[in-house]
Amino acid sequence: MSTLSLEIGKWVQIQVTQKDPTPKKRANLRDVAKAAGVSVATVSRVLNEPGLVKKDTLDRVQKAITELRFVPSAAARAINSGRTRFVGALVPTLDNAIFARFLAALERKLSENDLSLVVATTESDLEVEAKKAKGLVDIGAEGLIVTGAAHTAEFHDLLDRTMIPTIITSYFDDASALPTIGYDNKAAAQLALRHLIELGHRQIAVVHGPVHNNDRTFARLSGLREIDWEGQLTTVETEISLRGGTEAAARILSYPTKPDAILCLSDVVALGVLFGLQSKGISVPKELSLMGLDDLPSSACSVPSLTTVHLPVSRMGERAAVALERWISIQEKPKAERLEVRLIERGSTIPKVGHSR
Amino acid sequence: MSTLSLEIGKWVQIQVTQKDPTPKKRANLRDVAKAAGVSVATVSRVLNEPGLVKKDTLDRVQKAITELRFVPSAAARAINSGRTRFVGALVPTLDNAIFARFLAALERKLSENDLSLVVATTESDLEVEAKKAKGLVDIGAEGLIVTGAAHTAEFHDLLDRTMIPTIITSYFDDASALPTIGYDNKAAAQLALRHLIELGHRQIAVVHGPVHNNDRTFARLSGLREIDWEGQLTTVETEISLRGGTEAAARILSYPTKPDAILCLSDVVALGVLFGLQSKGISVPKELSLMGLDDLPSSACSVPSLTTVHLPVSRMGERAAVALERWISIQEKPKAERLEVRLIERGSTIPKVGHSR
DNA sequence: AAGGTTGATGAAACTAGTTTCATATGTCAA
DNA sequence: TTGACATATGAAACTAGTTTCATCAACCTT
Repeated sequence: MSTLSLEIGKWVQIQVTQKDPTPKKRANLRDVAKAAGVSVATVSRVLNEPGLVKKDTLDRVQKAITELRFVPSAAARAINSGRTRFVGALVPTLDNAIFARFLAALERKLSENDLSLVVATTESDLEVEAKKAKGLVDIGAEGLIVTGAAHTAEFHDLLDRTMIPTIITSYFDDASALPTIGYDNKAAAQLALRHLIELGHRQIAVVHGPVHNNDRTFARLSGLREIDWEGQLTTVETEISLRGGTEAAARILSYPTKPDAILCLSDVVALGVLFGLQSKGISVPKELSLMGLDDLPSSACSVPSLTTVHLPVSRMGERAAVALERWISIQEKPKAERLEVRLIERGSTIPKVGHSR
Repeated sequence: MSTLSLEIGKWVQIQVTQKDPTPKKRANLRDVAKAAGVSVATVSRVLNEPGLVKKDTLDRVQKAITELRFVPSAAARAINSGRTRFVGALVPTLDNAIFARFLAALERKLSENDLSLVVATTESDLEVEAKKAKGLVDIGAEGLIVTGAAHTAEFHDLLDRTMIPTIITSYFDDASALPTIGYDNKAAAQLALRHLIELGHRQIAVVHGPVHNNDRTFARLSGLREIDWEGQLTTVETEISLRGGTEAAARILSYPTKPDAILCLSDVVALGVLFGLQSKGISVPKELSLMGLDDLPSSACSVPSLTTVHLPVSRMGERAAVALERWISIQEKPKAERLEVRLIERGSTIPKVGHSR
């Protein structure tokens, strides 16, 4: 107890000593120049090209910098260079690991190029997206990364006016005016469905997230509808989350006939469905096959492990970072990039009983 | 195919027409003033206090703004106001949902206060953290949010020099010089262990992430060691990920005697352990009890659902956002905030056979 | 010793805004 | 009709850096 009061006492003291020197405002270049007895140009050189400054002068200036606790103003730098060294990314949510993984890769690669990442979440609301995009531009973002191709008119207007380099991700489209770096959502969904069809499944329930304003989900669903086969699809819309998945599972189990297989258009939902089925005592894949689409790390670990379609989101993050960096620094507008998706066969899908593959 | 070429043709055309107007550089205040036949001061007023400008002049200036596609420079604004309107957050990783959730809440709340969030990941490396913190200051962050209380000397030196408002999260400590907003890691771990002890478990394996440079893990572990009881703890260090959990499970099962319970110091790891046990045919909680610590959304959905200690990371994000905003805007240095943790009893823990609670 | 080159430095212009202060109208009351 | 006040606007100073151009000294060459 005595130690505790001592600690608190110490802390208060720190508070006080910190308050004392605070009033004198931050030193600027002129202050340093004056203190060192040189011109502002020389201080600027010390900061940017120390090689041009005589050793003696350099020392004097650096001493002044240290003493005055000088920290150059980012804004003043930016006003001259026209560079703020950060870009913005707009993603629907951070709660889905797929976006978190994408952002992790994006940030890592941007950071290699000395760019920082401002993250903004849109909650899949295009109005919010437009507002936040405006905010990012207002604070000086040099480029934008957005999710999907559908955006509001104000958003496009903003890009038009500012000509800010902007890359669309999670979506591939050759013909888009804005460069896209992503995968073919339609093909990814078809790859998944074809796998289930090949295994002999004919009654397939498709669990997907909200279609409203979500071009990725829409593309995936329309991909499924385009496939010509002798089976039947039932679609179930739910929230993209584990809970959404367990709810969808419950709904599917309430149908008069149990499907042969369930195809979830995201892995989180598939995991949720798996849990939902397990809690009702339904065995996957014995009683029905289950597939996801995303390929999260958890999908490889679940029991059974989840068959899915791998979306290369980490690579997408890296490619987007590189492309945006080049666009910003050397005005090279990127070409659209299609990243290949691939089927990952794991334990949650097996041939339908009686079906020889 | 003909449609495709048409589309490509169209895209090329867009490219060309975009290149044409590009050369003329971005218009600035002076350009707008000249075009509207007013002074720069008037244009500035139109931007910031339109009420002071005569309707007629206002219209003329706004027309010029539109025609010249004028977008004010964020840097020039910042140089005058001294405000960049963004803060930086340093987290170990985005790959663990616990940080993603924290950041999501943080971003949401900051955004309500017109602050943007720059995210930087440190990979739990304090050197990287210091370097990225420097980067955040360099680009003009007005405040910082960091994870944990352990940092390098350079990091502290940076804070000292710049006096940048900085809040420590995921960690509570009254006596820290920097304000902390977080939970008591020691108490959280103890809460978990006491629950297992109460259920009668006496051989407990503790699975935790790397201790090196991680004060949260360290605090949790030392909390466990401080408890005086008549049982035995075995600790297993692993990577904080699902895979890390499955590996730890395998390791634990290779021991000569199976523990009564496994306590994982993060939920991701607990989920991994659960999968690892399931794949070896071990039934949780029948054969052994399993506990996590974090409380992720997935923990409520797994089968069995995971008993855990809830860490209020979303609230932590909100509180940190509010506190940092106040510190920045009205120089009110926040007080340390302890957020309560609580035990969430779910399906993965049951009393040891023969133990009456 | 004169001329050329290099190195180190400073004055001033420049980036793109905001803000202060002064001035020119216009309105109203005395 | 004149002074008082409000409104609208502009000139210039100001924010905090970078950059250009000029200057001067020192060294090297012939």
